Formats: sequence, C-alpha cells, structure tokens
Amino acid sequence: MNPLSEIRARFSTTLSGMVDDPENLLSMIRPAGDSKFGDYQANCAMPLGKQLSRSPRDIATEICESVQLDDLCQKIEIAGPGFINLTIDDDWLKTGLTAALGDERLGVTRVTEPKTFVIDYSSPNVAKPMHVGHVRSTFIGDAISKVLRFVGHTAISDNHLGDWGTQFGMIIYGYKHFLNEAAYQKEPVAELGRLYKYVRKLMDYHAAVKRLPELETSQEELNSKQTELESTNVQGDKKAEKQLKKQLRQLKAKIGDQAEAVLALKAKIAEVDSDSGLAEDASAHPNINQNAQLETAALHEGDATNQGLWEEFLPLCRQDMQKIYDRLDIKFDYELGESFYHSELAKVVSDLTDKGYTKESDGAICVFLDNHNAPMIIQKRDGAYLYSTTDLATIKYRMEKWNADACLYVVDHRQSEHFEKLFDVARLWGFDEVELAHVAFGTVMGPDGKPYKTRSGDTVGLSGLLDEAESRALEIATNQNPDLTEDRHLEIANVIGIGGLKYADLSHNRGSDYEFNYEKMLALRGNTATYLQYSFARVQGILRRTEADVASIRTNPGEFIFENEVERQLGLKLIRFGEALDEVLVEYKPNVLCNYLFELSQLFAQFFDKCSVKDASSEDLKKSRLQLCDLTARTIRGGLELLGIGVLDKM
RNA sequence: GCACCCGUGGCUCAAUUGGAUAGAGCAUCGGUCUUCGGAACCGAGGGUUGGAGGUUCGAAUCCUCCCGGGUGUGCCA
Repeated sequence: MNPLSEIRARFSTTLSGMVDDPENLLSMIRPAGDSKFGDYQANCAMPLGKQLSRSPRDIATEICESVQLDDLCQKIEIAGPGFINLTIDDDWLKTGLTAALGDERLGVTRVTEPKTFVIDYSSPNVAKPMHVGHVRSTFIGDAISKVLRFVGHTAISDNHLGDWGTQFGMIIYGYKHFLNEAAYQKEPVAELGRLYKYVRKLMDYHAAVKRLPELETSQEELNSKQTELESTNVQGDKKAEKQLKKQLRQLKAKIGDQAEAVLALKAKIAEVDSDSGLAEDASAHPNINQNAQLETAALHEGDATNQGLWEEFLPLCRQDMQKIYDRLDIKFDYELGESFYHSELAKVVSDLTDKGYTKESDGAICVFLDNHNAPMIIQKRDGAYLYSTTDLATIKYRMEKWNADACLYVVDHRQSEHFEKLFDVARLWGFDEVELAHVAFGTVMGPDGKPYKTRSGDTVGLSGLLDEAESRALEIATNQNPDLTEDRHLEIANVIGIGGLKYADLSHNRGSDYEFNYEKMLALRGNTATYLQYSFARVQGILRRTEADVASIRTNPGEFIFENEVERQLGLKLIRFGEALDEVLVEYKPNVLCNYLFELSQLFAQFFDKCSVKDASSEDLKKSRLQLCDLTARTIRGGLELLGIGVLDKM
C-alpha cells in the first residue's frame, strides 16, 4: 500500500462521520507542494469549514484529533488557513521499503476491483506507409495498456486497422493498370507500395489540375479585396481602424496560405509533367480518381476479382507493417480491422432505425443529437457506410465479446467531435454502462512550429524516422564508449534510440502539441530516456563494484538507515511508485510516470554523490544503501518497462 | 459564421485539476570533485502565467470581455 492511499484510508473513517460524501474531500489529500510542509497535505478543512460554517482551523484540529495516524505519521501540523501537514513516520517508511524489497511488484498492490479495458490504439491504414502521426497513438496506447495490466486490470489491446478503405481501390486500380510483374514476384509489398504512391500521384495530379484555376481565381479575389481594404478610409474612427487592421492581417495570412497551396499544387503538377512516363499515364487515365473509387465500391460489394486481390494483398501488407511493430516491440492482443465489421454495418443502421433514432436527411441516414448541429451520418446517400458506422459496430462487438467496462480510444485530438457524437449515439443505442473515453493527443510539430513534415512537405515516414534515431544513437554510443565492440554499440543504439523516441513522446502531456527534435530526444542530460537509462546503469555499476549479492539482500534484508536526508527522500520516492501509477490512470497520462522516474533518478544522482556505498562507515549502512540501490534499479527498470522502454546494465 | 482547444523565464516543457513563495531541463554565469560510471553534483540570474475585470480564505487553473494562435465543422478516415 502506498502512503497516499494509506493516509486516505485513515482519513476516510473520520470524514465519513462528518459528511455524507467524503470522496471529494479525500481527493484533497495529496503530496505536499513543498517539502518544508512535510510529505503530504490534507486541504479538506477549508471547504469543510465553509460547508459547516465553522472555523477551518477548528475543523482541522478536530480531524487531527480523530484520525488514527500514530504509526503512520511522525509529525502532524496545522498551518495557514487550515492546511494539515503530514510527515511520514520513518519506521513506517522503512517497513514499507523492506516489504517492497522482497516483493516482485515492488510493493505495488493490485486494484481491489479489476475492470476490463479495451484500448484502441495505433490504427494505421494498411498498405500506406506508417508515418510520424502514428507514433503517439502507438506509444501512449501501449504504455496505458501496460500500466493498466500492472495494477491488476484486464487490458485488451486492439489495433483497429484501416484495412477496408479507399487505399485498396487505389492499389487495385494500380495493380490492374501499372503492375510490374517481375517486381511483384520479387518484392510484392514494395511493388504494392509503389503502385499506391503511383496512383496517388496521378490522382493528386488530376485533382490539382482541376483545383488550380479555382484557387487562382480566389487568389485574385482576395488580392482585390486587399486593395479595397487598403484604400478604405476610416480615419478618425479608432474602432473601425482597429477592425480594419485585423481584417487586413487575417486576409494577408489567408493569402499567404493560399499562395503556399498554389505552389504545392503546381509542384504536384510539375512532378508529373516533368516525367514522360507519368505524364503519359496521366493523360491516358483522365478519370483515375472516379475509377479508383469504383474499385473500392466494387470491393465492398463483393466483386470476386477485387475481393480476391484484397485477400492476396492484405497479409502481405500486414506482414510489412509488423516489421515496424517488431522494431518498436509493440504487440497487440487483437488486430480487428475495419474489414472485420463490414458485414455488420447494415445491421447497425437497421437496428438504430428500428429503435427510432435515425432520420433521413438529404438522402442520407442520420442520427441527430441535441448538443451538436451536424448529425452523425451512418449511411451515405449512395448507400455506402462510413467510419462512424464501423465504429458503432465495433463498440457493439467489444461489448458483446468482452463485456468491457471501458473503451479507450487513443486518437489524435482533431477527432474529438467525432468521438463525442459516437459516444452519444452509442449511449443512445443502449451502451450506457461502459466508460467511453477519447484519449486525445496533440500534434507532433517540426522546428518551424508547424506539423512535422519533410522539406518537400510530405509526412515523415516512420521507418526512416526509426533509422535516423538509431543511427544518431549509434554515433553517440560509439563516441561515448569507443572501446566496446560494434555489436554492443548496435545494441546500445537500439535501446537508447528507440527508447529516446518513445520517451520524448510519452514525457509530454499527451494533450499538448510538442516539438520533435532528435538532439533533445537523445540528449544525455535532462528529462530524457538516456538520463534514466544512465541512472540505471550507474546503479548496476555500484552493484558490480561492491560485488553485492542481490538475491540475499532481497531475502535477508537489513534495517534501512537514513543517515543522510537524501536517503530518506530516495526511500520515500521509491515507496511512492504505486502512487505514480495510480495517477497515470486518473486521466490516462503516461507523462506522470515519466516525471516520477525523472525525479527518482535525480534523487538517486544526489544520493550517489553524497552517500558512498563502497566507503560506507559501517557494514549496516552499506547494506542499507545497497538496498536503496537495488530498489532504485528495479523501480527505474520496471517503470521504463511500463513505458515500453528498455535498459542496459552497461552503456 | 458556429463549436472546441491553446497562450507559462531566451528556448523546450511541467504544474497531482482551486492550494501555501508557479517548477524542471536546455542555454548563460559561477562553484564542487585526484569519479562506487563526469552521461555527475551544488548554486545564481532570469516570470505581472497574453491583457483587463470578476468569483473567494486562496486562481496558471473557474466566469465575462478583449488580443493572438490552432483544430474541427453534412455524406473521407
């Protein structure tokens, strides 16, 4: 049991005697904001004072007299308007540490009421190369799944692959018209990838040719509007002047954006025009955009040829994708893609219609919701279904198959409105017991503060990203430790390269955008994976150097001794591993665990500096310090493991 | 137009969801140490949390308005 839950349990008894619902008050017990106030603080006396119209300090006194804390806290103080400051008792702490030492779970107790979570993450489109945008979903989802499992929940990870979408129409079209048979025999996935990109280029070309004149016209309009605004005379009227300025500024920004868009379109056109083969195919396939769509439609309608091709392509594409997951060491319990649900979609619509929740509008079948202007469309005018339909079928399946208590969707924050609607419709449909949560995350930004793109404006491919991270890591590993063998260098590069990438992502609050930066990601200092991995390796160094018998330390521990203040701080931090994990799950935020591990490593560095193990003044003290070392190493390793990050004994 | 999100030292980010003097890491400057792994430790400077009001014992956090930025917005996923 971690100190926080223990304190809350003790307070619970007292507070339930004072109010009906103590839950809210209990959440006001938390780690002290400043260590000079002690280890924990209870802030519940202030609101309680207000509620009961009494002096908060009196209430605080009353609470302190009633709560049973003798063994748990060595100091209890009331401060300021009514803060209750608590300092954990050293003996209690030492007992906890001793227990953690002999426990594989480091003293972290399992939840008393395990739940079943379905976590939907990663979800790339197969047959399209994975890119930097898939990184966050994959890492965050994986970390949350692991933490859920560790604390005792059932976590079912499900990779909801996009394996039924328009990209297959494109590939099928490409296969039928542009296939290089020899290349396909030799390296099928590479050839399919080429076909996808090839068709994409041709489609983009035609779309650009069509769009360009419209854009140029609108550009002219904007320009003339700018001239008009610039010549408007509003002198004397300050308010109008200000408004005009604002309008002009916004207009200029829009013109800039459009100019960029025009350039991008022109580039796409030029790319095709400058290549005689592409140009020829472009003019030979003027209706490629519509025809590719028709191939998709044919696939969905069960056309034998297309169905056969899809069945041929899919395993190849999935195999290819698996390579990336293997490099990242990410595994899923299930990979039920969109195709898995396609036979259920008609039933979703008919069922919702039978229950009277749908309405036809402009030929489409919709569910209208009170708190949204636009309805959720579940069947298009042409009869085709949408991803909202698939998502509904998926919820139904997950409830029937796994009876989930919660479904978490680790998806980019731009889809928040979609999920609001989806969850509303699901509840309307009858799935109102399950917790449905959109675990949203921000965008990965480039150094220019805009979404991370290559210089040519394309999204950044994931496999290239991993290559770059590992090759930079290799350079660092080689420079830092030239004596090691090349194999060792490669192993280190893999662990710190991939680990650095994951940690850079996970250590940011998932809700915020963050800037992608190789240097910072792999920096040897600061809040990075390398710093934590280095701390771990240093502990291993101590254990090696002192020839410590770790097994016997765990089974036959000696007393913990806090000779130096930092030893106590380190011990307290160690015992709070479980608190950090609980906190991660409150809002599904892995960065809480990152912060915890970083702070732990910083405390260890101080301990390392001040408290020599090798030259400890007595055997008892040396043993106590070895115990702290062992716990530190196991906590860092265990914590990083939950984040999907590895460690090395030597690096 | 409407809806949602964001704005925190020079830079990159935290802040346990309303708690005490807003914390880290880079960078800058200074210091420790003949290292149980220097990929270390200690210290200093640097902030009106975009601005103005309001709510209360207490606000980066909640409310209103303004400024600036982003995202989404009826048949893509």
